[in-house]
Amino acid sequence: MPPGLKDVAARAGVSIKTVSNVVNGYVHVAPTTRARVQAAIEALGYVPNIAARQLRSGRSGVIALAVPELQSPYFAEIAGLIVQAAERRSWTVLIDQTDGLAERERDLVEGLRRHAIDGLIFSPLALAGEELALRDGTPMVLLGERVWHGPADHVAIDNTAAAADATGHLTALGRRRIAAIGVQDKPSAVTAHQRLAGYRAALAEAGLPIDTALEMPAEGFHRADGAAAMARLLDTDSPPDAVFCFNDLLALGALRTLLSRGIPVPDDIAVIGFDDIEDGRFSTPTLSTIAPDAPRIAQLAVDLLAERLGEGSTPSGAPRELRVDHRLVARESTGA
Amino acid sequence: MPPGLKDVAARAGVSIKTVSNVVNGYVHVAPTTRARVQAAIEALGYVPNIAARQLRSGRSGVIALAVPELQSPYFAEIAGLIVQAAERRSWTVLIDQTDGLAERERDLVEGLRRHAIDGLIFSPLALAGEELALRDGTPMVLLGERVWHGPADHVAIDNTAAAADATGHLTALGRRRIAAIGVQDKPSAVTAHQRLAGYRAALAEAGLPIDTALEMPAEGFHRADGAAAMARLLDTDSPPDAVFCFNDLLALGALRTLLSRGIPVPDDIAVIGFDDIEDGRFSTPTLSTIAPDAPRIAQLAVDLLAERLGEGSTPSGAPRELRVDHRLVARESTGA
DNA sequence: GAAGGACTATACAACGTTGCAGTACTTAAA
DNA sequence: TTTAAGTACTGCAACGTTGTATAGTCCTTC
Repeated sequence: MPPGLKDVAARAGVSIKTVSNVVNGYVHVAPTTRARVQAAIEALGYVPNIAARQLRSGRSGVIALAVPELQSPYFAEIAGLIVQAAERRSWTVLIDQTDGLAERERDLVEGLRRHAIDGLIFSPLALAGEELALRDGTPMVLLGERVWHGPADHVAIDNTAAAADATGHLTALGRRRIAAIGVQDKPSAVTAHQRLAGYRAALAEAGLPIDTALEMPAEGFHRADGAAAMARLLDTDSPPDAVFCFNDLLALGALRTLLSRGIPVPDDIAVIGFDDIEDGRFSTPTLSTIAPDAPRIAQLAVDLLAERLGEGSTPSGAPRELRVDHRLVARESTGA
Repeated sequence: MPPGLKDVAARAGVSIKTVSNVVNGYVHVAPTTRARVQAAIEALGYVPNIAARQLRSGRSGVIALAVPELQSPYFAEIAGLIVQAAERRSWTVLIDQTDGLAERERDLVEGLRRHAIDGLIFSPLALAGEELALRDGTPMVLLGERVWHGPADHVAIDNTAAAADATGHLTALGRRRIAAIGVQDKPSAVTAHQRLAGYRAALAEAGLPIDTALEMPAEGFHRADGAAAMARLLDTDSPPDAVFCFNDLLALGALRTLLSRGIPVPDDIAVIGFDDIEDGRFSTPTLSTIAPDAPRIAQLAVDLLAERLGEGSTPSGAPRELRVDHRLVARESTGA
C-alpha cells in the first residue's frame, strides 16, 4: 500500500536503481533527473522501507539501551541524554529495563538478535566480567562503575574518588562520626564496594577510625532503604554526625527519617548523596551531592558505539576505559 | 554469517519451508521431522531474522510509546507498565520523548513509517483533536486527559471528577480558602482546564465562592513551578488554608516553599496533589494525592491496540473512550 | 474398488531494497 | 585518431522469510 521505489521510479520515468541512488545521495545523478525524482518522492510521500533496507544491509539503525530502572531519576536522565545523542546520528534507541535482575540481563546479552539491534549501551547491575561477553559480535558499551577491564568499551566516572570527595567534604566540615548508607555484601555490587572504598579512604585521609557499625547496608538504592538505614543508625548508642549515602534516593530517604524525628539537618547530622538528581534540588533541606557529568557520559557512550559500528567488520581493538569528570555540589544538607 | 532457515534445512535434510513451518508451529509436521529440525535449530543457534519476517508480513512487532517526558515519575511508571503489558504479547516498545513540544509531536504522528511501527500509544500534550489524525492508518491509542471524541481510541481517568474528589477532600476537612496550583491558559492545556473545572465544581458543591486570586497559574508541571506558585500565594493579603495542586510534582514544590517558610502542614495549610508518584510517599510530610489506576491504564492501552492490530485490514469501528478508576489517597499533608 | 479427505512435504514467488556488473555516451589525454 | 577515464543510468541478483499452489501418500468411507 505505501509507495516504494518502484512507484517513484514509474512516476519519474527512471529506473528503480536511479531512485535508490537519489535517495542515498549518490553523486553521479544529473541535476535534472535528481529534481524529477525528488518531485516524485515528494508527490507520493515515499518513505524508505527500513525492513528491506536492513535485510539488505544488515544494519537496522536501532541501538538498545539497557538500564536497571527508568523510574530512577538518574537513569531516566541518562536515557534522555543518550536518546538525544543517538538522534544526532539518526539512530533510534530501544530502551530496555532489566530491573537489575541477572536473568533479564543475561537474556538481553544473549537474545539481542531477536530485536535486530546494531549495538548496545548497557548499565549492568547483576552481571560481572566475562558473563557480559556478547555471543554474537554486536558492539557494546558499558556504563557505570562495574567491571574495569571487562570485555567491552566502558564509560564511567572514578567512583572511588568521587565517594572520597563526598566523604572528604564531610570531614572538612569537622564531622567526626561519619556513617555510610548503601553498603552491599554481594560480590556483584561493585558500585557499593567502590563507594565504600572511597568512603574509607577519605576517613583514613582525615585520620578518622573506621567503625563498621557506621557502615549501614541497604537492600536496594531507594528512598525506603535509606529511610530504614537512617532509622537504624539513630537507634544505636552513638549516632553519627554526618552520613554519606551511596545515592541521592537513599539520601532523600534518610532526610525523611531525620526530619520526621525532628533532628536538624545539617546542624546535628549532615547528609550528602550521589547522582545529583532533580529531586535533591527541591528537597527540604536541599541535598548536597556528587554530580557526574551525565551529558558527557551519554555522548561518549554513543561515540564509542559509533566507532565500533563504523569499522564494519574490523575485529577492532582492545576495550577502552573512559573516565568522566564529576564535581561536588554543596547544598543545604551540608550547610551550604 | 548468522544461520538462516536455509542452513537449518540443509542440516536437517528437509526443505526450507518445512523448517519455517516448525518455527511457526504449523500443525501438520511429523513428530520425527519436527524433532530433527528442532535439533538442527538448537545446534546452529538459529534465530529468525525479523527484518525479513517484517518485509514479508508488514508487521514489525514494535509499538511506539510517546510521552512528554520520562523523567516525570508518573510517565516513567506508565512506561514501565506498558512495556510489561506489551511483553506479554511479545511486542517490543520503542519509547519516544516529545518534551511536550508540538513540533516533536507532529513529527511523531507524521513520521512513524520511518521506524516501522505497528502501532502507537500516545500521551499528547501540545496537539489537539484533528491534528492527531495519523496520516497512514497506523493504529493509535491516546492516553491521558486530552481530547475526548478525538480520532482514536482513548484511555483516561475521569479527570474532572478526580479533581473534584481532591478538592472535596479539602472542603470535607473544613477548609474554606482553597487554592489551586497549575492553572494554564492556553487552549491546548486540557488537563489543566479539566482539573480547574473539577476544582470549581467541588467548591460550588461545598457552597464556597470562587476566588480567581486563588487560582494560580504554572508554566509547567514541575517542582519549581509549584514552589514559585506557592510563594506567590503566601505573599498575598489572605493566603489559603489549603491547596490543590494539579500534579504531585507541583505539590512537592509547594511543600518545599511551605516548609522553608516554617508554615506547618497540614495545620495551617493542607496540600493535596495528583498522580500518586513514589516521591510523595517519602516527602515531608507525606503527600495526599489522587491515585489513577495506572496498571489498568497500561493494560487497557495495550489491549485496545491489540484489537485494532488484530483485525488486520478492517477499517474498524468508531474510536472508543475508556474511563479508568482513580482513588483518593489521604496522607500526612492533609492530616491523615 | 474408486472417490474423497486428511496429512506431510516441497517449489516458487514475492516483500523493497541495494551491491555489482554492465551499457552508452561524453570528455580529456596520448 | 585511438585510448583512457569519467559520467549517467540501468538490469539482475540477493538479503531471509512466508503465502499459495501443488503433489504424493495413507486412510476412510460408500
